[in-house]
Amino acid sequence: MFSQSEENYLKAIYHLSLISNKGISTNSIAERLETKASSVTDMIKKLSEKEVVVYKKYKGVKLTDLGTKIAANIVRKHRLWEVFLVDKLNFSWDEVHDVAEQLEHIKSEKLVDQIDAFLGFPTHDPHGDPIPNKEGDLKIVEKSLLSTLSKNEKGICIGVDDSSSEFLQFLDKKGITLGKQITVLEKEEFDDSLSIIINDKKMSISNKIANNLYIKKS
Amino acid sequence: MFSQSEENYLKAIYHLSLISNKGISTNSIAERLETKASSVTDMIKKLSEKEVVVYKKYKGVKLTDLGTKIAANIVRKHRLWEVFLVDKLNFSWDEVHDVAEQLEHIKSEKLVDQIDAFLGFPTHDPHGDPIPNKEGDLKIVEKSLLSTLSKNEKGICIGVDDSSSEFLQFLDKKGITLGKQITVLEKEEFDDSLSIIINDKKMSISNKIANNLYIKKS
DNA sequence: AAATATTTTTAGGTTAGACTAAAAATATTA
DNA sequence: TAATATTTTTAGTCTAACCTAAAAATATTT
Repeated sequence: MFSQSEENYLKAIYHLSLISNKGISTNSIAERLETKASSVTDMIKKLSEKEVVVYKKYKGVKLTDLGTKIAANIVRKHRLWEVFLVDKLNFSWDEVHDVAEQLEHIKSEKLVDQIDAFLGFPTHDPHGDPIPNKEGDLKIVEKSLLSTLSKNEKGICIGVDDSSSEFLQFLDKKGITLGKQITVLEKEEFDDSLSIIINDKKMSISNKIANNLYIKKS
Repeated sequence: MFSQSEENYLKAIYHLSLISNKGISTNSIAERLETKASSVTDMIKKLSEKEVVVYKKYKGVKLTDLGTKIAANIVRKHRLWEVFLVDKLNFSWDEVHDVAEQLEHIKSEKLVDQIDAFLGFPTHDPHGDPIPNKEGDLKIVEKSLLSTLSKNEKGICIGVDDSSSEFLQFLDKKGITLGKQITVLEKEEFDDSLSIIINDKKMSISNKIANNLYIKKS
């Protein structure tokens, strides 16, 4: 059995592994968890004892197969709870993260299975992130940052990179939600801002925004 | 903010207070929480600092108004989650306790309010226990242990004292569920067992069972 | 390659929440 | 009421999870 703290470390390493697939550095884990590198070293040793990570001093950590499965299951629970909050309890997509952060640590396999069924076996959470299945697998969808699209390319908005409530509320205000079609009209060389069409309306999008919106090209 | 551990102590004192309304003894708290009296003394001092209990050495503790409100809110959450598990997720009444024990510590007022609404503002949990309202009040229903009924008295089964899964599964097996009418046909002096009618069937009930079933006389 | 900078680990300390064993207070019984 | 029993508190440890500061390893510059 793993403590909440151990679970949070596993989850952090899991997320970092999706980007780099090299040994995950102590510092990157510390940064993600808003803690100190020395604390990370302590915890990594413990996780290594429990055989959920492989650890070589100064070389970073990798999740074992067991560790990956456990981490994916926590992510699964997090995302299922997010769907529950939005679909059943009228939460908006910018309100769910902190609560899901707590709910993901509830230990009951039956609970997860039943929530999954209750929600109709959703495949994605409210931010467009895929929900791992019981085995911990998730299907990767081809996605591109809006900022990488060229003039006249179009696609469907399928996710966000930054899921802070500030960003999500901003998107709400602009009418940008998952599933909407976006067409790039123009790219400004000067500030990398974009002119796009969404909801049949033309609007200007800063590079910062375009760098945090995932598009499925079409 | 209170830790899970602090919340568990408050809840234990709350439950014990419903029976005795005197100062709650260190030992009774220790027994309920399956911990040692010395640990209880430590925690009581901390809770006393936080002004949720009043503590006099060797004289036991009492909840303050604030403490009572906080404790009632935890009980409220516990019971709402139990209803959720049974009504929405197909848990049976003997499976809900351990999960609710975890869920009751989730911190989100919106979550509780929404669950409450989602369930249609239930007044009782699956074991017949009343759900405190947001202010922490609960309406007490006149109830009697089945063992206190006399020959020929009848009533509706409205709750259980022991909610262990063993007992609840036993009741299921016997067809005894909340809302059923029970009529006492006979009381055996010898072993205090009862002969009753439930579901139009006659059956014999040991004193141990009758001592754990609440009836609303009718 | 040597010097410097950065990252990581170690060593030692803190706090919450538990524990054991012994001392102190209270309660019970003779 | 004195003796005994029980309950409660105190004193001192332990572990998980964090911390700071310094040492050691690795990476980057010059």
